[in-house]
Amino acid sequence: MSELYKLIYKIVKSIPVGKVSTYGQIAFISGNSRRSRVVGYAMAACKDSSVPCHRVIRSTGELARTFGFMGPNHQRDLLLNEGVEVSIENTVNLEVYLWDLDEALNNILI
DNA sequence: ATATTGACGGGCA
DNA sequence: GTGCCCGCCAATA
Repeated sequence: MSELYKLIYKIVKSIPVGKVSTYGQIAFISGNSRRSRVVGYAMAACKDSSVPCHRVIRSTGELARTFGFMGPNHQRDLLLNEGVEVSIENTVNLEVYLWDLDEALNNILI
């Protein structure tokens, strides 16, 4: 497991309940905007159940393409359960629910 | 042991 | 404004 993965998990764990983040945003926070793909890899590999990978969505606001074999609905349910509105199209309003970047950076750098 | 593939998105031509 | 390119890890066959 690379340091990058650990960092990614650390960042994802810092996402507050009721908020969501995106692959691109996490990539940016981790130091390289073009790393969103690796963020996806890290989520796919997510062995650690304490990592709230369901709070990580696409930059377009859509939920992840596939969420393991449990299906995309699982991610939808988890988000709804945390108070995040998810439309019938499985999209989240980022204007409202996106994790603030400043707050995120502040949290991580402590 | 090696090759393939899989939760993506920013930056540059 | 559009489209291609690049990043770069782990699980699985």
